[in-house]
Amino acid sequence: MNHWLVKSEPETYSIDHLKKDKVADWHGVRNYQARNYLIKMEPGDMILFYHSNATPPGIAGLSRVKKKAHPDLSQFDKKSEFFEKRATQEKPIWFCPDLEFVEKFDEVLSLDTLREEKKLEGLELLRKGSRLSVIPVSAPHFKKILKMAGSKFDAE
DNA sequence: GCCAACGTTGGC
DNA sequence: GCCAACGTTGGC
Repeated sequence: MNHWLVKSEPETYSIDHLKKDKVADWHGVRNYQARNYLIKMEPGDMILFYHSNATPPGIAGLSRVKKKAHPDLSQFDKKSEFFEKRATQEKPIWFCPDLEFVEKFDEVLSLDTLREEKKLEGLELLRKGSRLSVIPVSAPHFKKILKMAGSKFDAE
C-alpha cells in the first residue's frame, strides 16, 4: 500500500467539499509527473488532503483511493478549462482516480508545523519550491503526520 | 537538442 | 502583489 499527498485550493475544492460529495474524481491535474503518480494509485492507498493557497496552508484531512485512474473526462470537454485538444477518446492524455472522504482533521496541520518536525525531513512537500500537486509520502512520514494531526484513523 | 521566453504554482 | 522555482513552448 502506498501513501500520497494531493493539493487543492480550498476555494476550488476543499476537504469539506469532499466530505459532502463522499467521492470525487480527481480531474484537472495537468502535469505529467503528477499524472504518473495518479496512474500508480491503487484502491486502498491513503491520501493526505492538502490545502494550498490557504491561511494557513496545510494538511486538512484524509482521503482514500476508491477507484484506479480512468480517463479524465474534462480533457474532452471543449467548454472546460481543462480541455486538451491533443487528446482523443482512443488516446486520452490525462487520467484521474476516484478519491473518497475518510476524515477531516479537527485542525489543519499547518505547513509551518510540518517544517518544525525533524522526523519529516525529506518529505517532498517541504522541499523549497515544491510545486507538484500529487506527491508520494513514505509510510513513516504518513504515520507521523497522522499522529501530529491527532487523526482517529488507524494507520495499521 | 538547446535555450530563451513565457506561464503556472503557491508561499509569503 | 511579489517572486522563486519550476514546466512548457517554439524558434533555430
